Amino acid sequence: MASPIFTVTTPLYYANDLPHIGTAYPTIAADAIARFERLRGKDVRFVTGTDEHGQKIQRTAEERCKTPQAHCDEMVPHFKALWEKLDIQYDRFIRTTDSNHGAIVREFFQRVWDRGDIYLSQQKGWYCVSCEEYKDEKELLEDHHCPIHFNKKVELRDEENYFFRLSKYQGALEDLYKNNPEFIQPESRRNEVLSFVAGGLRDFSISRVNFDWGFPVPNDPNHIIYVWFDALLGYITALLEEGETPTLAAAVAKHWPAHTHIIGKDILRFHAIYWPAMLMSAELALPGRVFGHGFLIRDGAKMGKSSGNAIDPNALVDRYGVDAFRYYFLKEIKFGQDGSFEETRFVNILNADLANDLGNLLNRTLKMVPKYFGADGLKVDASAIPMDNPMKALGMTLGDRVAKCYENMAFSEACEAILDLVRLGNRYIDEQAPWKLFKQGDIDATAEILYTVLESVRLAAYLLSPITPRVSTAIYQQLGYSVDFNNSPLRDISLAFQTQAVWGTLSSEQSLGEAQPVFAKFELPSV
RNA sequence: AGCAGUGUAGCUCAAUGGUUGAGCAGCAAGCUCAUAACUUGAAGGGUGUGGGUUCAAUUCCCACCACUGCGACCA
Repeated sequence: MASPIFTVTTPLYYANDLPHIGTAYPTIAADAIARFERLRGKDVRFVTGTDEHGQKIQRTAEERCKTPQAHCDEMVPHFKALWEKLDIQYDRFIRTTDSNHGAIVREFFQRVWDRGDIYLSQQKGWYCVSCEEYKDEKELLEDHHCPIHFNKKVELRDEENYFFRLSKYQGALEDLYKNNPEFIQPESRRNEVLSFVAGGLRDFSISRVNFDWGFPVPNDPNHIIYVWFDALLGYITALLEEGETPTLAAAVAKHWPAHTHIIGKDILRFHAIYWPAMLMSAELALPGRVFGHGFLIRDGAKMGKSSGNAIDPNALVDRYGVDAFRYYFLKEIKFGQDGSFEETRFVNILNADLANDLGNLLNRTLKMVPKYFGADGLKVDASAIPMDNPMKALGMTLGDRVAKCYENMAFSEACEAILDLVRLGNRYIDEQAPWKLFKQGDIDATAEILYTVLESVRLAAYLLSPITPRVSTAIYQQLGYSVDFNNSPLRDISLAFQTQAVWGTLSSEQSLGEAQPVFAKFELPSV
């Protein structure tokens, strides 16, 4: 029987520049949800990649005295290297310059054309090449500088463009939003789109002239297809199998529509308005939801090159490790809201949650086992532990609750729910004081307490594994498993959610490993 | 034009028409199985400002201020 499909995408990052923390953030979120759905046995396509066309890239390449293709070829390895460094397990890396993408774009364009949704008209206005968008004059800064790229001047354009009849889909889009309230998330983003659409949609231009880095419009090669029109289709091209003839029918046959598009709030309009309208025009299925995440803020400003306050993700990972990086951004920032990075906070949170609470709970408990029970290990029947055991009671419902959190992209709440169990573990072990019971000769009670805590740590590690695969692996290995959350076959039955997300799975038959700290504490940064 | 959101403990956030809660940080005590860890306790907030409704508002209403987002002013 075929597994249910789950397709999730990150934005296709613009290959104008090197990847940075703002590209890493949605990518780890996508990776976490992809890993989670794989654990549940879904047939996952996790799509990421690069958007490589457009005048901006052409100019950047010219400045660097390179061809656009050579420029992009240089950028792409940096993305792939960062993803590898961050343990990102993507299934597809689409480049919009991939050889099969052109065929998909042309076929799509033709379909929309045949639908009568494309026409030629005049476009006049101020164009920001960095945004690849027309701007209204009054939103510009002094001397015609773009408000977003304040070091760049906009350019006056007066040219023929092909237009897409977006206005025709106003009603259909409004129905879409009304009938699928979850289509745009979070709620605040949805409201923005609703009010924007309510203001009336205008057709938008989908071609440009006077440069050539992109796909020519079929039958009018003086025009280049607008970079956004091209890039969005990358989500579909990405689903083609290796060597498969590039047709829309083939691409969407199995893994389309995407369940979730993860995007930055800055590209919401393209994904929540233009994209579904384009798909409607081409009579293709619509994605399930568009989730707009927030920006990372530092010192009150959006992190970015232009503000000079960006954090280099490579340096952060080198210093603190992958899991710390992933955990901080997914746990400390509610997905969908803006979030800040402060190194002191980063260190405090990681030390408190992963080293002190989780890691130390495993360590303190596991060390008692050989000390009290020697090589025999614990002989405990989990099902015999009473339901009113507080850890068991909480653990029994945790898997389902955490699953809901992941489904809702509520990574922070997922972590909190898991930590509740961990914190209860520390309280429980203090209250029960197995070290005293052992000295009093109450061996059975001691074993039961230790098992209860170890099993809870296992469950926590399992549920955390989409976020902290390395720490979870270390915990599992100390508990006697041979799994590696980074290398297991994607649907290794031994890791299946149905068994592993349930409290009481740890077998007393398996021999436990030696206790070693699974997460070393960090030093606070010197001020 | 405007529309929307936010404003609660040092920090990040939660909650409710009726003595504000959590995590982190800081303070004190306890414990010893543990990664100087954990547990407990105290401390810390008249919930942006000013009005109003109500027996009672942080929670509802109005105005204002600050910040954020979307949008408009332009052509």
